[in-house]
Amino acid sequence: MVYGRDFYTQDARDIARTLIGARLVRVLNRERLSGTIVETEAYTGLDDLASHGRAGKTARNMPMWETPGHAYLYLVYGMYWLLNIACEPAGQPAAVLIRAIEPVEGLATMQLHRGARPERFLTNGPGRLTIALSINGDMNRTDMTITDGGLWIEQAHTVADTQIETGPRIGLGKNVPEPWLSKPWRWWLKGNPFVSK
DNA sequence: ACGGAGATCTTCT
DNA sequence: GAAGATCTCCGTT
Repeated sequence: MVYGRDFYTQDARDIARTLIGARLVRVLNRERLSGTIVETEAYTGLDDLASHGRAGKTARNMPMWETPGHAYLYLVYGMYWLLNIACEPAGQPAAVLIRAIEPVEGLATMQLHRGARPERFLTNGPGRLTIALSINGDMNRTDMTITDGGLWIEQAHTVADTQIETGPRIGLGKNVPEPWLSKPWRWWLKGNPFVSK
């Protein structure tokens, strides 16, 4: 089942939790490239100082404000595209960042995109998985509630709370005073080797 | 195993 | 003009 509009209209933190164990699917040249989502991060509203949405509407963050369920692709350090999905009702700048997946389908193609690397290093980070799945700025605003855009998330299997760990966000710090620093913003599958460091 | 620096360029101040 | 939701490579331990 492809996750639809109602799912993405929920709170970003609930979605980040639920997406652990779900299947991210990318169709490229009629081939399915997919993986189990093993790490996510939530970015909420105007009060979230670490979120791009904090500064109000800008040309870049516009997808965060629009209809939930659309992809928000963002370039970091001039080199890496990060995949987010807009969440919560339209008008609120929220999103969930997909930080890592465990490859399931299309391993050989992912290896081509990432170079000859051990499987373990193909998709274990937000900038790496987009390279492996050939996702970039061209896919910004793709509607992920339908399959036409070649990018969506499928319900796979339910993961129990006991298998999930949470923690603070990664790669951020100085913009984030308490209590944001200590709240859980990141979810990952306990013990999974593809979780980023 | 760990740490530091460079890559590379868009965005917002 | 500086920083950034990252990754890789090269150095030293």
